[in-house]
Amino acid sequence: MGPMSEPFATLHLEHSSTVDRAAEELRRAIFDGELESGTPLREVALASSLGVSRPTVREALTVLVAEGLATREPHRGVSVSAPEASSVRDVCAARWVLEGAGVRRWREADETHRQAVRTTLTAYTSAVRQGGSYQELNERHLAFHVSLVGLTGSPRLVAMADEMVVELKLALAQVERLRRNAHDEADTHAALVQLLEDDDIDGASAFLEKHLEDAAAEIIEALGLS
Amino acid sequence: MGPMSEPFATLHLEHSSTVDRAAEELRRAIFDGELESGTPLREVALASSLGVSRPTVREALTVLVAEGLATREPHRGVSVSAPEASSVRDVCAARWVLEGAGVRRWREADETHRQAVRTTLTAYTSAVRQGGSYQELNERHLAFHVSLVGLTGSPRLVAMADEMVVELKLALAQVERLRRNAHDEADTHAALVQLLEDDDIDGASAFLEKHLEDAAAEIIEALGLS
DNA sequence: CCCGCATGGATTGTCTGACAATCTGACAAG
DNA sequence: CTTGTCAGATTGTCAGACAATCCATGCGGG
Repeated sequence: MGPMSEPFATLHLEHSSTVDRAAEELRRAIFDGELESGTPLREVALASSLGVSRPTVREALTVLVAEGLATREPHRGVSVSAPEASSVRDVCAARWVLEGAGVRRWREADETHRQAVRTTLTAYTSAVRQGGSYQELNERHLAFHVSLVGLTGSPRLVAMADEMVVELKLALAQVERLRRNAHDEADTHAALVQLLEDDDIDGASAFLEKHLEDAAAEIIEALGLS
Repeated sequence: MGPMSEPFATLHLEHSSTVDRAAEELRRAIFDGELESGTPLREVALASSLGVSRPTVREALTVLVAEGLATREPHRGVSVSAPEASSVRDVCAARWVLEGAGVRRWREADETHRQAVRTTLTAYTSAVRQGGSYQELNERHLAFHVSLVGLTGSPRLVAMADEMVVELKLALAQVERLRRNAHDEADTHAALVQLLEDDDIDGASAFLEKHLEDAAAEIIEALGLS
């Protein structure tokens, strides 16, 4: 196992199965708002639409269900998950735990991870300035939040943050199906990072907590849920 | 929606599909150490063993993969996941974030959740005293830790803690396949709860952090991983 | 008119059988 | 020692089928 043992370590070939592509297409359709929440995902219809067999569709659906994007009820089929007020509140509360943990570790965190936060912030702000699509803006916005979790240095926490972000994207897809504009919160986030750069961890922490609470309330209101 | 609107709220009928039962049986076999980590899970062999068809096995396997209990490599099949040192360390670090968040909220938490912590502790200690099987002891031990996350009041954080506990149970199943005795850590946990009852949140927090670090080191060493 | 019940269509859950694509391992050739 | 080739095993995907279950509609009785 010398230094030359794996000269092609960076190479990586995508092994995309039909199931993966089907699941990806469904994800896209959901996030793009083409599939309203609650829409039943009929297996035969999807099979003929996607040009694949029913077992393949079933597997793709089980993947979506595992991700929380869809819900399966026995003998009643799979349908696009419907965001509830309590879910949104809970997701934001949970995000506060994860992202707060990251923020509190700002000083101890790897420089790599701190840099990642700056990078995602830049990506977000520049996307805002260039007037990206609302999907893109959401994507970058949420990527920034996940990068905060990255400060903990724990891949699993990041994975969990990702899972929860999926639920938020689902909810946001419903919001934007109605009003097709994403919030410009670039300044807010820049302020948060500035607090971190100034080593005001508690300030940043409190700032973040308020930001997440506001976000939850806003989404719930936009969805018209109690 | 009066007070009598749902008189049978506690009733719940198991809608167990064949896939669910197959997945459950596989889970049991893994946690009981019957399936060593790395063991390939051949579809045809499982199908004939379980007395179900191959598609059913495939679906059960996709469920296990989604849970992280097994790993799928394209065209090479599914095999029982192998715990790595870095994974164990990461899981414990992530648990520290989740459980620590719960512990810090001890005062603000719902009395229900505080009570749940006491209950799971009692269940653990009494199981220890009555000399339960090592599977049962682990189960209760980990249930206690999850109940700490419950103090946050966030179902999602609890769900995530559960997911991570699954990984630990997988690792512990490997450990116990060798030495079949679970640690008696009832006293340790009782001490932790006592600190909480005494309102020494910081003490409890530090205590928990150390406990989790020790646990990680111990598991890694028991697994013989670097 | 409203309520309980049967009937039929639609959909899912599961099985059987099949075939192509791909991986593994061994063996021969350079 | 590396490369080419081949057979066997396994997975990925498909087609077709059937029973079980759910839904809605309509019918008869109170």
